[in-house]
Amino acid sequence: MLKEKQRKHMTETYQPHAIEVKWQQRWDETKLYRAKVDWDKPKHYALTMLPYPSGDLHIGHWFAMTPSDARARWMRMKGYNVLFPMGFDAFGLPAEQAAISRNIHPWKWTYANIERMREQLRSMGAMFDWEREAISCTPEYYKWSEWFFKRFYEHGIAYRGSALVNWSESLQTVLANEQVIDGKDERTGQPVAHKMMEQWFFAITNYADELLDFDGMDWPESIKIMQTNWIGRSEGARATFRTAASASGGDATSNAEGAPNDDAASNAESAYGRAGGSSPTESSGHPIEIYTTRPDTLWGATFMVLAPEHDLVDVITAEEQREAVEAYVRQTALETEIERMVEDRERTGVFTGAYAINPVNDEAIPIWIADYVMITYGTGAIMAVPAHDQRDFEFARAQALPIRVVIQPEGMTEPLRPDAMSEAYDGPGVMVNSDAMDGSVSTFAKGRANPAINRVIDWLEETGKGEEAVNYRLRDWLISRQRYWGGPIPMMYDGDIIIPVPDEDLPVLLPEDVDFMPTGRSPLTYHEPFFKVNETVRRETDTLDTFMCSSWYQLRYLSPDLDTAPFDAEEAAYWLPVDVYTGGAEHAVMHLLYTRFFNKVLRDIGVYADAAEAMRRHGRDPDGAFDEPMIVLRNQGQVLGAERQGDFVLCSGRLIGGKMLAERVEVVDWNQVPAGFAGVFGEIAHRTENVLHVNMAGVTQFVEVLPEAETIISDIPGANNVNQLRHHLDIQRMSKSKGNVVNPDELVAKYGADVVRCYLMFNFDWQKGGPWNENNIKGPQGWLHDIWEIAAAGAPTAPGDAAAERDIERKLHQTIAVINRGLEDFSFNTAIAEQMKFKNSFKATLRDGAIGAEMWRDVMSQVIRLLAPFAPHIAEEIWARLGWEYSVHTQRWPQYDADKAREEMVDLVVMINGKPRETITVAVDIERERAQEMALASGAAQRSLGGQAPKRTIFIPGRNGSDPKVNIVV
RNA sequence: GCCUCCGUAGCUCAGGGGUAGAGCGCUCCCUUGGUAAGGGCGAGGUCAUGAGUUCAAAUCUCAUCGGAGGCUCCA
Repeated sequence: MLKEKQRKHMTETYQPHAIEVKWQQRWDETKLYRAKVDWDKPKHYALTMLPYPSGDLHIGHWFAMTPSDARARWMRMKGYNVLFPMGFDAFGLPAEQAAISRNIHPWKWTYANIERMREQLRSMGAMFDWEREAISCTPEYYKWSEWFFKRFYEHGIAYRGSALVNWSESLQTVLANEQVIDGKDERTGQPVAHKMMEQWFFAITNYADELLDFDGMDWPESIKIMQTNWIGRSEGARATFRTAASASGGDATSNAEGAPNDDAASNAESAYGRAGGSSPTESSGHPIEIYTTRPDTLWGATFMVLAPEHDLVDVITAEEQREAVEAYVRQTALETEIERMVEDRERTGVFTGAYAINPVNDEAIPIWIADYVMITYGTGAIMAVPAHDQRDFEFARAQALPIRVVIQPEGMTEPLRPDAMSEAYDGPGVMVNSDAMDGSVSTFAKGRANPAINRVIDWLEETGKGEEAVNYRLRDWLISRQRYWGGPIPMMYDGDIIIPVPDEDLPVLLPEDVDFMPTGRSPLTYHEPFFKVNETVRRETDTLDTFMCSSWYQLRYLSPDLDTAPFDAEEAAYWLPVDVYTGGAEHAVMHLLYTRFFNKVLRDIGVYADAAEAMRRHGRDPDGAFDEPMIVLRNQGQVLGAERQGDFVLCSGRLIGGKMLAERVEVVDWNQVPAGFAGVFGEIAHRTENVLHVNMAGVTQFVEVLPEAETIISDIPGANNVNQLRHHLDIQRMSKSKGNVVNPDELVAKYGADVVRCYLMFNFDWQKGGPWNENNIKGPQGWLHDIWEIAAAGAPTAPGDAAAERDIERKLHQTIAVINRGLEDFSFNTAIAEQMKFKNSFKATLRDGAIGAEMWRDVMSQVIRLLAPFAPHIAEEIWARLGWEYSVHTQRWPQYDADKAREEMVDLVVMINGKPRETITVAVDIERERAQEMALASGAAQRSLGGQAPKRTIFIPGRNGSDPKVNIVV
């Protein structure tokens, strides 16, 4: 009976599906992955970006999550108490679009998707603790998003303000700057327009400086650089120009036509004359503040430019210029961001008829408006220094405005002449034409580090003409959206008065009984029971940007069911901060910047106070623990679609005007072209409907397949048609429209989850990604198969060979070292490759009959534990079959032993003039004298020396695995 | 235009001053009682190009070429 069973066990092949489902259930039942606070154990919070419930799990989710899971499992086996939660970022536009186009309520659509994706996520065999699941669209969750909003409002972080915002016509909502890429909406790729609107903002700019500090954060350099660039800190000065009393007043040159075009005079004492001692009175001049990073060029300002949207445009424009100015303003308003950003476009602008007094030299200069000055950056007004700024230079040339050199280039003996310049000079030099500042040395350095800038800033401050200033490219985070499917903003209005919804009334619930009409407006705006609080009070109908929900989800996982606070302080004290965060780099300046900001606000408004107190009670120092939400960040790359060869076709028909009208198309092998074939043949490079673009020896031939044509594809049985012809597909992103998506469910059905996991980890550099190639799945499949076979064969009965066993032990420990390093560095591919290598050695040694039973069991016990994080199901199954205690996933990770990994004998390499010539087997710890002696005595050395003494002998001791060498220079 | 990363076998990738590596693929052979398979042998690389440093460069430096990503009237 027992014998029978034993035999069955021996011959059973690896059948992934049965064991995977079995163990997933067992893990659930035994709550194997439940993570609980345990102050006696070190904690590890591993977090992977939560998915949007779009309907189906994509292979990209597997690629992002399963390696993260392997690493979390490894940490757990190393003795950490690991939290690895999962949830859904469930508010957002696709649900609302589905509601409109398919008449299904967003709740239903979203929940159905979540149900489905939970099952798919389960099939990964990941160690998610599902009891900690958080879903951002539930009232239990968004109650706290609203609560945070109120706290932000109370602390002046959330405010309602009027600003030029990004309006997406296609989405019918405003968007944050971070969600606009190249002037287009990040989601749909549709152009975005600028609109002046009153909206809710978060004052992320208050934190600009702190967000630039990445101290103590182990984040990819590229992300830190992207965030730094996005914040865009620059140093310089602010100065206030005042409008001249009138264009004709003072000594200013009167020129109603616009600006003078006397280029030759531009380097003269003054282009327009000076206002002289009679500077404009306070009442006569409107202050126009400018920001510049080059205060050392203030004396070179020959005109000013305001953004067309600037408040003062209307005020200062002279009557005779009003028509032209207004026309220009209107035209600019119609332009989208994209049109305005096109490079090399003509520099357009209009003179306002007004002049401004340059505070440094009291000179009157004309004020223009032009679209190259952005209202959203700096003060929306610039002093134009055409000699030293390329944009101003181009504008000056286009509008025939004067140019004055105020930095004499370094190393140039002759004075730089404006009329000889073909571009602005922005290099180092000496200040000239700048009154008392002449002679100051300007370098490439920015801010105060530049001596000239430093001196000018001091002077500006002493004379009260300006001051040192720091400017940021970062704008405040626009948080309101004119959409339905988002968290309600807990605010009400009584006329102009803003009334926060009382805490006890939170959450403001999203009404369900709304009509989804394709009007582009949020259903909330015509849902009276929602927005009408009473006769005078109206509720806010805008909703929260979904990025707000995902800015704090790592906190909700701590206690997803808690209804008295956003998170439990005891849990937070133990688990926070997130130790390792993984996800896509596409969130560099969106989610990853927002969540850092959000966390800092929470810290500053005291949301972490209780958690800090709990930390102290447990003897952990809370200092700095809440400065950053995620300590280590790693981004996975992207799995791309596979390259595909197009079908090779023989087409016959008649040629008309360089195009073939084909009556017959046959798919063949490239080498099966009949001799003397007269038609078109080659690979299908592209196909649109029934027109084939055939690559015939490098030349594209067009073939129109006639409706009645015969199509023969021998691989596809039955009658074929033109739609079955496959065209060439380059490596590119996976997308439904390209038909190159890979469905993980199908892969799991075909190979099993463990094989898919291992394939994803093995075949790509995780942080880089790459093209899909299902052929390569055979590698990991064969590996797991072999492990299974080795286990199924059972322990050998013959006694082992001591030397061979020692060799295997050494290799095993060398392997452990590589796996540890691979997991530590997110180099999952190397960790698996090393295990494959070890398996090969072990298998070969087993075949030689050199492994004894005891050794076999010892090696297997370690091999299976090493395998467990990568292929959790098969590891669990083999572990159980070998009779060991449940579960392999709670076992201790094999301990690396450097002594066991050490080689005893190594090859001493004898090199002659740097070229290896011979090897001698020696002890690892061979000393210099002995090694050199042996090398000089070697045949190779004797031959090349020919009795002469060597010029030089260099000994290189072997270290970490490399062989010792002796280089003999002859 | 600027910034970051990267060019190693047919493919996907390790390595990294000291003998050029892995998996897949490929050739040939064996097995056909693990069979939508197994085993064995093997071929295949000027480490993108050029210069420099060194006893020694795939590795370090510089330049060039090529690729990927990001930023871009940022005053």
